[in-house]
Amino acid sequence: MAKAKFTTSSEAVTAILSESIPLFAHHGFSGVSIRQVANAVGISIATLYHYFPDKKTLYLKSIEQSFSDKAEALTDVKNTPGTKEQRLQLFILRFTELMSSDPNFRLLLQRELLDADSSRLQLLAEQVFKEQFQNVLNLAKEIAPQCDPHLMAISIVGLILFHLETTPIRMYLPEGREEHNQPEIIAHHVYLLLTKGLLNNGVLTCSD
Amino acid sequence: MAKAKFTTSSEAVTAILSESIPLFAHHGFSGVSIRQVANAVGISIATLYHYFPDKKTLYLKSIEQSFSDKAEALTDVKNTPGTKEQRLQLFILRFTELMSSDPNFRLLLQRELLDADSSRLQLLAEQVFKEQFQNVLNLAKEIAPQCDPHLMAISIVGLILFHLETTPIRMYLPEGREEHNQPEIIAHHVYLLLTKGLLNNGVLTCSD
DNA sequence: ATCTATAGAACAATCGTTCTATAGATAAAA
DNA sequence: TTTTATCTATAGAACGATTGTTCTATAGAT
Repeated sequence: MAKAKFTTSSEAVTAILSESIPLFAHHGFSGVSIRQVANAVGISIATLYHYFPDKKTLYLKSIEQSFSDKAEALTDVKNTPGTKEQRLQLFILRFTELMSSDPNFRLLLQRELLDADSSRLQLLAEQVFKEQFQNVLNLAKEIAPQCDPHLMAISIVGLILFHLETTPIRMYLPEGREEHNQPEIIAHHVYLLLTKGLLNNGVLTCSD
Repeated sequence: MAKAKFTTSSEAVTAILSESIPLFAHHGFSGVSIRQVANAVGISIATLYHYFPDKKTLYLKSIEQSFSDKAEALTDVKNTPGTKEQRLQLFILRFTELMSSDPNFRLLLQRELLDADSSRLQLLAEQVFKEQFQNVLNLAKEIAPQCDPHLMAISIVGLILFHLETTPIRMYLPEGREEHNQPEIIAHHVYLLLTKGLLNNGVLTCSD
């Protein structure tokens, strides 16, 4: 082959996806051109088209790749021994760290929530998020059986995600401090808020 | 003038913005072309350029227009008589209804959080959100003085926004129901969660 | 007569995509 | 083993369409 850049075909695919994922995450589907991706990888447009039939497929494969294996870090939480409070705390910490450690994943997820049509949302929900959401649902049922589990699960996940989503604007908002972006601090805050709420009459404090 | 479409110059600007706002909200900056906007308004590209110097300005003016006057619906909350719990409840309800009633505003806001560079985020924070965020901050300080007010304010806002953000995918997730999208139900859930938390030992219920 | 508001046409640049060619690896045939 | 044919991976060039933008012209108001 002509100046073989990669030793394997799948190696080429991996190299392309590792460049396309951050590009799509930061600029969105229509904000990234095929040429940008090809340039980032260091290959020609034609070579890129040799591995992916079109831009839409490249985007979908990027999402697929970025979303894969994200569940593993969370599945063992439900089998961890301890009280339900401890398991909630562990889940919150794991989820916060997971989302903090892979910004591209979170960005792509939130872009999909904005851009995807209902058929793709259905696909994402049923084939990507279903199992993990069920775990959060079970946790919510166990911890707050008197509440609507679906609303509760969304709240738990949303609390964490919004803190990460607002990270770049936080320092410009009143009383925003650098430490507010640390995963451990966010997780701790979310855990206390969820378990004790706002109005605890001064008996319990959020600085426990 | 040639077949004068609008009686006033500002009327033309208003007509253009009323088409560009939903387009940018749904497809983002790079997902919308000048021609799309012009077609939607029913004018030529040249006419559009007569009122806006370039695409970026049109986008920024769209955001400006969509974000203006959003504060009004919330400012009176802090002057409303009643307990702090009542004021929190009122704020949550007002904010949820505000965000539900104007989907374009919420979509543009969340796109800005994803796309804007730090200088524009600073501008948004200091010139658009500062005052309202301060109100939430004061509410948080009053209700939960032992907590970090900034983290608390972000949590309050984030809880509401994430419920709205996930509306389109909700019905595809386990136990998702249509009623979960009603502003009143979301607001009620958020209020109970914030005030009482998850672990209330069965004494308090989320179905109060 | 000047100015404002409009549109049509065209600009260069970039878009996603395809075509053609070739260097080198692999397999088949001699 | 050598030769020949086929296949894979690559790139350059070009395609028509669309992009943001500008130029030129003109109808009507001031």
